[in-house]
Amino acid sequence: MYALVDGNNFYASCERVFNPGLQHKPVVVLSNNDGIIIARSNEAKALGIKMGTPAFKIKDLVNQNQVVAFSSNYALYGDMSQRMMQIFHDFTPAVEVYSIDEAFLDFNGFDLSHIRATGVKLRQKVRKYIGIPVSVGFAPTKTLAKIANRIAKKHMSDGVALIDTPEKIKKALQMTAIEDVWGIGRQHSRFLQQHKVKTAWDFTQLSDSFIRKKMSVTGLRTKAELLGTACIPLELIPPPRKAIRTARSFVKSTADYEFINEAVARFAAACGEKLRQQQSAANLLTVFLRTDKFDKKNSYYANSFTVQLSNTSSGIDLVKAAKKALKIIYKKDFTYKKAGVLVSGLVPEKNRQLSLFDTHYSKHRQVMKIMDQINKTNGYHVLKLAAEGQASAWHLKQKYRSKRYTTRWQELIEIKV
DNA sequence: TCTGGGGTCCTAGGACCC
DNA sequence: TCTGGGGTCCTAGGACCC
Repeated sequence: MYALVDGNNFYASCERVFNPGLQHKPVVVLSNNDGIIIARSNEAKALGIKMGTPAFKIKDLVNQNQVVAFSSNYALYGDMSQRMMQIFHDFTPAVEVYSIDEAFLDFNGFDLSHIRATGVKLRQKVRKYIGIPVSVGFAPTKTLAKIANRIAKKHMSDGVALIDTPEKIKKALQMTAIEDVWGIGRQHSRFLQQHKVKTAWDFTQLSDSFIRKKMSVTGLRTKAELLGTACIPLELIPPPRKAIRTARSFVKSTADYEFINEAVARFAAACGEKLRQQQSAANLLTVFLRTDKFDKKNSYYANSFTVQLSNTSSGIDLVKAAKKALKIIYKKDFTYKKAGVLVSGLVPEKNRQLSLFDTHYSKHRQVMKIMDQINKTNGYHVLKLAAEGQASAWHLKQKYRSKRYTTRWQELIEIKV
């Protein structure tokens, strides 16, 4: 028996924890650069505000209905997430943190006769300790737990749903639209609907060979999971990433080479930090660059270039490689809206293949270690490579960001009495 | 004026090996 | 005229997830 627990409207709920006056009011959270809607409270959903809508398109709606908008505050959401996950560990040791706002919990081997009550208790505890409302869905497979969670959110007043018999499975599948099944995205649900598959139940009635042919083994796995055969195991220890990417849109398109060069250096350095955090080294580094894809007046240009590295997590090596790659793809007749750096071909740092002529690496390693340490204890990026420039020049637009209440002493919540 | 960011897995086809 | 059989590795593209 698995449970899927997730925070309802997570980012919006995080904002409400520190701003209780926002209960029952429409709240939305915006993406980087305050571009699009990435989270909505129920009240905002009721107003018809859709996920992914550009913020400027719903300006009137926001003003008319006193919708409160926040820039995204990942420092806050990340920390709130960790606290929430800790509570989950009070209920079972087997917790897979699946995303910032949800986790799969494994209750195999538990006495299941009171499992529903456990769900209610978990929900109450998270509400009390963290302040976030969560929904809990129990079922024998992860895919069904996702469905149970959805039902809990939509139909259960206590936020908990349990699917534990073949009859309940059938009923749950019949009330779930095909496009709401975990693992079936836009393309496949459009295709399936053309074949008269409307619900998750309809999907389970298709033949294995048809599914295999049209949706490969992943589709087959989804069918088995929906019928109660667990195929997707719990991952208790997150496997190391196989690729790491840092990319940003610029607030304004620009042709300024120095500006882009510094931004790309910053992205490369950020990739290095993430690499060292998971103790990996990279063998490839890709820089990509593109103009504004929404700009119909000017011609579109997008390009990328990949540089070979030799097992490095040194920010110095990465920045050097990134600058080299940028030089190759930059064309001066365009203005650029977005750039990024991707490192791949990752290997565990301890398996690093040494090179005979490799004299600099151990020095770099020590420098990076010290940099990381200083940045950790003294605040993000007090120390950086000169190539990264003054960073502030290309800073994100974050007009409505709340304080980082839980991770900065200077930004603690203030209570006036 | 204004449109995010970061990942994974599977398959087919090409290049290569014996 | 007639041209085997079995395998691996890599990459690009498409689908999916949050």
